Amino acid sequence: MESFKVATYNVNSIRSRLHIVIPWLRENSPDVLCMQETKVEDSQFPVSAFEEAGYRVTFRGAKRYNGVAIASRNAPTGVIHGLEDDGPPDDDRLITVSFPGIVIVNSYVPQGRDRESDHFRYKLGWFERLKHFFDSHWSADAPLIWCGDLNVAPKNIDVHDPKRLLGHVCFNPEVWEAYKNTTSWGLEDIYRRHHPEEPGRYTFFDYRVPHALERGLGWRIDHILATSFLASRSIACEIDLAPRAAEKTSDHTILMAEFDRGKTDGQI
DNA sequence: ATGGTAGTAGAACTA
Repeated sequence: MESFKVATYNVNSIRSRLHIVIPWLRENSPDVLCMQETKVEDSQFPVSAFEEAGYRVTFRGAKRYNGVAIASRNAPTGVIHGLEDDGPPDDDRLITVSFPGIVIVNSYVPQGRDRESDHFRYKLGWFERLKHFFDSHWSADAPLIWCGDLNVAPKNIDVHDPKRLLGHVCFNPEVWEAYKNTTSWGLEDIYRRHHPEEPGRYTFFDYRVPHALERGLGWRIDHILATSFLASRSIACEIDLAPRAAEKTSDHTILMAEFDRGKTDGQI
C-alpha cells in the first residue's frame, strides 16, 4: 500500500451502527478507523464483526455513555487508555495506539453541556490535560495523529450559522483558545490543509434539525490533526457524507485522511 | 426563546 489512511467516526452506539461501519471498512479499507461514542461495555463489544472484515479492534467503553475504539489492519504495538494524570482517567474518552513509526490518539472530548456549567470548565481543562499528555509522551517532531470528535468548530466557516451559534459550548472564544493551546503543541488540522477557507464542509448534523444534511445545517467538529512530519506527507483529507445519508445513521459522518508512505522511509 | 431526534434504556439523561 502506497498510502496510510486514517479515518474518524462518532458512531453514536457501535452496536447500532455496524450496518454502516463494516461495509464502509470493506469499501474504503483504511489502515485505521477511530470511533467515538461506542456506548458499550467491553464485554459486549462486537469484536467478531470487525475481525470478519479483516480488522483488529482496541477499545474501552462504559454502559451508556462515551466509549472509544480503534479498528486497525495491524495489531498495535502499544496501547494507552485514558489521560494518565492525577485527574479522572477518562479511559472511555481517550485511547492511544502505536504502530511502528506512528502514534494514533483518538479522543471524544467532553461536550461541555452549558457554558456556565462545571462540565464546560472540565472541557476546557481537558484540552490542557491533553496537551500535557502529548508533551509527556512524545516529541512534536514524532509522527503522531490526534483525531476524533473534538467538540469544537474552530472558525466561523466551520458552522452553518456563526452569528446564531456563537456562545455554544463548541463555538465560543474560550473553547477556541483551549483548542488552539493544545494544537500549539505542534498539530495541524489536516482537513484545512487541503481545503483552506472552504466553507460549508461539516462532519456533524444534529438529528433534531429537520433535513439538516440536505439543508447543509452542520458543524465541523470532528477532526484529524497531525504533527508536521505527517502533515507534510498528507495527500488528501475528505469528509464522506454517505454514512450520514444512510438509514439508521449516526448524527456524525466519517472524515478520512491519507498520508504518503513512500516518503517516510518506511516509518509508517 | 424553545424544541426538535436518537441512543441506552426501560425513566431520564446525554448530545
